[in-house]
Amino acid sequence: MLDERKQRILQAVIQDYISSAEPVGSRTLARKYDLGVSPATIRNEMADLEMLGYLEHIHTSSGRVPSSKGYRLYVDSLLPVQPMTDAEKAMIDKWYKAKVQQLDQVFQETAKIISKLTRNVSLVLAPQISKAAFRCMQFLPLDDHRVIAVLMTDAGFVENRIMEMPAGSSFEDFQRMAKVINGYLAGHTLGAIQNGSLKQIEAEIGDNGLYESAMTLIDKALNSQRKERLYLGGTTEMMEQPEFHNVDKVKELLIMLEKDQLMKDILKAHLGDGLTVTIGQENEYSGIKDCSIITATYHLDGELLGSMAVLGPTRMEYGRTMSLLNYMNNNLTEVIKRLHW
Amino acid sequence: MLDERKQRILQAVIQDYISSAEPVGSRTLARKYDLGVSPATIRNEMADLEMLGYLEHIHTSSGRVPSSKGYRLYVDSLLPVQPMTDAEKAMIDKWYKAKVQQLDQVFQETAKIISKLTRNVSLVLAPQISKAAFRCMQFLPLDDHRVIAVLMTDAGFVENRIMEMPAGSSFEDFQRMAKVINGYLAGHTLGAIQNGSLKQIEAEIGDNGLYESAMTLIDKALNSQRKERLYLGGTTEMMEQPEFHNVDKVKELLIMLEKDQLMKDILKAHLGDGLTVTIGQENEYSGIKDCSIITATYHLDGELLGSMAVLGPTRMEYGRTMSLLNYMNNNLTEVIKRLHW
DNA sequence: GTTAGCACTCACTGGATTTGAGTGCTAACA
DNA sequence: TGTTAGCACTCAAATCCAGTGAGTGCTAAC
Repeated sequence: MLDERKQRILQAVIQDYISSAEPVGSRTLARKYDLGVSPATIRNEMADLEMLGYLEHIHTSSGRVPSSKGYRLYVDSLLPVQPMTDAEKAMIDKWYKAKVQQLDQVFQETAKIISKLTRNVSLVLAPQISKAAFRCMQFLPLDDHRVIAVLMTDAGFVENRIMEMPAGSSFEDFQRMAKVINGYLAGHTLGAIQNGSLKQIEAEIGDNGLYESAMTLIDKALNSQRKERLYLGGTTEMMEQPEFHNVDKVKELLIMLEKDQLMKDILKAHLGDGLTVTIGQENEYSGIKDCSIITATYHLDGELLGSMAVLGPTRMEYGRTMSLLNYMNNNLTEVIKRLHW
Repeated sequence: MLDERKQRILQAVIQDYISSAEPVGSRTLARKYDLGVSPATIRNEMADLEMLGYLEHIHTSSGRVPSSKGYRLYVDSLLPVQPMTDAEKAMIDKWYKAKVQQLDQVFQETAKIISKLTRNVSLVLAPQISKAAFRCMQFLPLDDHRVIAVLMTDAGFVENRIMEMPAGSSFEDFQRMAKVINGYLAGHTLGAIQNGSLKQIEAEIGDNGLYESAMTLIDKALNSQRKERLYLGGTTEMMEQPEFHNVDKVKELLIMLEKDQLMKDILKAHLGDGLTVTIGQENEYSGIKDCSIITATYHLDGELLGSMAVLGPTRMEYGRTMSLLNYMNNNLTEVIKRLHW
């Protein structure tokens, strides 16, 4: 374990680097922080910290920069608390009130707020609907050969889909089928539906091509329902970070962010773990070995809902960002409740 | 009017600049293009072209660059035809077949194809639904105090919206109302609905708070339907252009592209004009005074549908891009027909 | 009217030099 | 024994200084 003084020096180095983005040297440190020792001593300590792997040297001379390991220690035990200011909280509140009327706006605006306050990329993974309960399904006639299937959940999600009518079937067949399906499935979670009770429906509907195509449809609908949606924010804000002052890097990152499934996987990797921080080389994906990701999972009535994250350079304001995500977490739950319960 | 030789020289300058992105001088021109005169003569001609405002000089010495006026003349009368290759056409066809199943995917994928082939930003403005015909509207019960309204058009669009039931009303009231509404409105365009026949419905429904809230709903639904959607592509591709090799410029443009309404206005400015080209300073918006925009309007059965555009540096392959937009235009109509008629 | 020739401009390149922030090491000090 | 002052050293970045080359404009000859 590092002694008191080394910890304070490491902390100072990291804080200075986070705010200045410049490698930090012993003299600056002695001048700006009240460490009570001379630059020479700080130099010795920094040399030790480098030996131990907490700091790095780009080249001899010219200051030190924290390593992933350094940031890790900082985040785990040296992090000063940086609660949100009342002004920030008020601003967030106002934002939600002004911009959010419908459920899907909550997530988009949450992403925007986060990126606005952190000047980094933000990601919000919207609920996996499969946990919500099925309310009912209805069919509506569209024309001679097509119907519209409408699926509802008690969380207030509604999804529709156009469906071809199999030859020889009539709209009445669909209505009959809706009754059967609703009878069996109402109130069940989509997850449960996928796994059981379909057999019984098959038995009851029996005959013709109707069952086949209805099941294909439900299957498709459930699968599309179950896919979480990812909302993205801050792609322009991130360009203010000196780390992204070159176009190739920006391009690389934007291409990665466009890969919806990849980003979802990254977020889902930490689902349910509360507030997690993944620093630099700890990241699995090679494109972001010099970035950090902070994720937070949000819940509702004890039910897992989704997660949000901030992605930025390792030189990130961890304390502030973590407080923010924490606050947004609780806030999001509130806002959703206000909208739909 | 410019004489033959001046035209050929201007054409050569522009073509060379478009492919090299470097200011072009008389010697290079004489070497690369078969103009039949010496560099000195070309120099004299270029000096004339500069006097006339077709070329520009960054500073004495170091070649010339086309001005907006130069590009304008080029586009209007010097443009060599550059038809699409069969390989490109095949690629587009394959792409659509592989990626497009539902209507909204058409527009997104169209934008992607365009930006992939031009390495520039592409915009696709999706249909204004108000031109489509209303098919029917249905209500479905959600819970004690809410219903779901589902609105269908014959173009295959379905939209739904959750609606609070006014106190004292029952679901049967809604069903009755649906009958009335469908009776009056089926087959009419949304535009027509907005303007007429609402009075009659009011008269027929008469009483309680139901009419008020139903109309608010329809109004809202129609308005949300009538908003065109804008699909964007190529934000990463554009970064390959040397003009966007600095982050501040990229940021500025991305911020502009995020302003949905602004971009729609830009596209709508040329709606119905066929293929239009707006070059550099001809642009109204200050952020893109060094960009050009090519727009194309697509139709269906003589009915105006929407438009698409390419936004890139003034140094853009006008000929190729115009052929592409033209082709995509026809193609889009085909693909939509295949999907929904 | 066209072209060769020439002086001139100016961005860009690459080597040399200076500057400054930083280090490591050593010796002196408390 | 831990701390500090001092000093030599390093290295990136800035500055300077030709030299180069692509380009121009002008003039005189063809």
